[in-house]
Amino acid sequence: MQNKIDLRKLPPLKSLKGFEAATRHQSIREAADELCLTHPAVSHQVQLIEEALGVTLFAQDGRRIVSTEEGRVLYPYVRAAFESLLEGVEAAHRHALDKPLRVQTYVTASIRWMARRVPQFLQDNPQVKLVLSTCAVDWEFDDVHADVGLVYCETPPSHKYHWVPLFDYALFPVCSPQMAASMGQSPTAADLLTKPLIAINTEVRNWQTWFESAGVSFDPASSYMVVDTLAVALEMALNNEAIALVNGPFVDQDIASGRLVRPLAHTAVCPGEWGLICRKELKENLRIRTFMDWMIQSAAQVR
Amino acid sequence: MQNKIDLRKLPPLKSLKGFEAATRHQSIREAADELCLTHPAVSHQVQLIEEALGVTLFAQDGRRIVSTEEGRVLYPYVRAAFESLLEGVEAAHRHALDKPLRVQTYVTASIRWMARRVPQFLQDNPQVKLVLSTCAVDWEFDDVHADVGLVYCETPPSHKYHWVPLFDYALFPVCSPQMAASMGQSPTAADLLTKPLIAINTEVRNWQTWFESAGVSFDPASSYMVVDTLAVALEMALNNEAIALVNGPFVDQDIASGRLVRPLAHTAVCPGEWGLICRKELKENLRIRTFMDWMIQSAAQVR
DNA sequence: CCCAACCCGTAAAAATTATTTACCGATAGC
DNA sequence: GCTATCGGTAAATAATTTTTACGGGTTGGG
Repeated sequence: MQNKIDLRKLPPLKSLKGFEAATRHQSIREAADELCLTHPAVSHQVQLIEEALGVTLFAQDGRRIVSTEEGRVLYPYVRAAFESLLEGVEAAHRHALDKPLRVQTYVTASIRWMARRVPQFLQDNPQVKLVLSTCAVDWEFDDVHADVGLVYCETPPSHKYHWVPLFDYALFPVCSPQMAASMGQSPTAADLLTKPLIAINTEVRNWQTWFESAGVSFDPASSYMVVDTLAVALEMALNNEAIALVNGPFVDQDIASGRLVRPLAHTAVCPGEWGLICRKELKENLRIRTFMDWMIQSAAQVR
Repeated sequence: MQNKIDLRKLPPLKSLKGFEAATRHQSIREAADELCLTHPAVSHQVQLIEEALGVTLFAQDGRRIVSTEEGRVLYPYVRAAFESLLEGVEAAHRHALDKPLRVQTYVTASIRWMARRVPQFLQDNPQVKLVLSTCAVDWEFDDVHADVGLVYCETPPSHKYHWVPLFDYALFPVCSPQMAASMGQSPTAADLLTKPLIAINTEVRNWQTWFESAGVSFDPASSYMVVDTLAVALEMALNNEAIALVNGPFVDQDIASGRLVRPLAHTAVCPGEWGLICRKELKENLRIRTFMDWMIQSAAQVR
C-alpha cells in the first residue's frame, strides 16, 4: 500500500460530475439533462467546487456559460480521474468474473437440474466460469469450498447466509408407464406396497412419511432396495425396475416426455425447502447475483 | 472538450475516500480516525462501493480486515484518480495565483494607504502579484479593468457587487504644526476662514459641508486653491502652505509623527463609506479573498 | 422594437444521503 | 475464562443534495 494522501484538499467529489458535464457542454442546462438533474442542482454543484477551490470556473457569456482559464486548466485532471475510476471498476469486474464460480449441490440436482440448464447460462454469460461440485462432504452448505449452493434446508439457515427458497420439498412416487399400468386404472397408495420401492439411504424415512400422509402405514425396513442417491433410483424407475420417490423438481422432463409417470397424484409436502444459499456478504457480488438471478428465473419457469 | 463519459457507472464518489483509507490501513477503525469519522461511517462507505460494483473488496480476517484480490486491483485506480484531482486543484490554484490581481483605487488612497502597506502583503503572499491602477476613468468601480477596488461609495453599490465597508467618509482639516500655532491655542472653525484652504475639484463642496456641520457658513468660491487630488493638497499642507480637508484614514502616520496636526477636533461624518468592492461571483476567489481579508485586517488596525 | 423563448442564478422546501449513537457477536491476548 | 478490541447492524440524527418556484438578463424572430 502507499502513503497517506491529503484527502481534505479534495473538492466535494459528487459535485465534480456537474463540473465535468458543464465544462463539456459549456451549458448548465445541457449538463443537467445529461445527469438527469435539474439545472439548479448543477448550478449549485459548480458553485460548491468554485467555493472549495476558491477559483472561478465559469463566466457568464450572454445566456450561456464559458469556462474560465482555470476551468480549462482543471478539466483534464478531473476527466483523467473519472477515467481512472472507470478503468478501475472495469478491472475489478474483469478480475471478479475471471475466477470460476463454485457451485455446490447434490448429485441428483446436478444431473437432473443443473446439467440441463447450465449450458444456456454459460452461453448467456460467456465471461462467467462455473465449477460444479457434487462431492460435498455432507449435506450442509460448505462456504469454504463453494460460493453458492443449491441445497435442501429443513429450517432456514443461520443469519450469516443469504437464503432464497426455490421449491417445496414435495415427495411423490414415479415409475415407468408399464409399472403404473400393472397397478390398474387408479391405484391407491396401498397398491404401491405390492411393488418394488427404492429408498435413498440418507432419506430412508421418506417412504414412511409419504405413506403416512396418504393414510397407509409402512415399515421402512421393507424397502425393496436402498441406493445412495435419487439419481440412481430414477435410473431404475426409468428401466421399469422399481418405484422411486422424488423430492423435488427433478423429473419434469421425463414426465413431460412420458418416460416416467406418476401412478397417483398424492404428494407429501415436507418441512423445509430447496433453495439457493450463499454467504450474506457475497449476495451483491456480481457473479453470484448473476448466477442466482438466473437460477431464480429458471426455477420460476418450472413451478 | 472531450467526448461524453458514462458517469452512471461510477461508484458513489464520496465513499471512495473510505475505501482508499481502509485499503491503506487494512483497518476500518484506523481509516475512520484518519478521516475523522466513526467506524460505522467508513464501514458503510465500503459496503456502498461493494454494492455499487457488485464486488467484494474486503474479507474479515480475525478481527481485522484484508483486501480481497478485487480490492487490490481496484486500489491503484482510485489512488490515481485522487492524485489526479489533487494535481488539478494545485494546477488551478497556481494558474489563478499567477494572474496579477488588479486593484483599483484613487490616487490618494494609492499613495497614502496602499503604498505603505502593500509591500508587507506581497512579502506575506509571495505567490500573489498585484497591479494597482489609480487612473480609473471615473470614480466608479470598473469591473472590466479591475478585480477588486478600494473606493468610496455614497450608497451601497448594486447587488451584483460584493461590498465591504471599511471607513467612514469623515472630513477633518489638517495642516502643519506652524500653521496650527499661528491660529492660537484652541482655534475655532471660523478661525480657519482666515487661512488658505485647499479644495479638491471633484469634491469642492466638502469644505462647505464641514463648515456647515461646525455651524459656520462658507462660500465654496472662496477656496484658496483647487487641486485635483487630495494627495497634492496634503503635500501643500505638509509644506505649510495651506489647510487640507482629509476624507479618510490617509494621514495617520503624518499625525503620529507630528508632521501634520489637526488644528481642531471637529469632524464631519458624511454619508457613504470607503470600502472594498468586487464582483459578487469573485468574492470566494482565492486571490481576491486573500487580498480582501488582508485589507480588512489591515484597516482594522487603524480604526 | 418588443415580446416570447431561453438560460442562469437564488432561496426555501423537500428529499435523499451520510453520519452517529448504541448495540451485538467474534477474536485474541492475558 | 475474562477483557479489550475490532467490525457489523439498525435506528435516529445530521448533513447534503435536489427540487420547486421565482426573478433577472439576453437573444432572435415577428
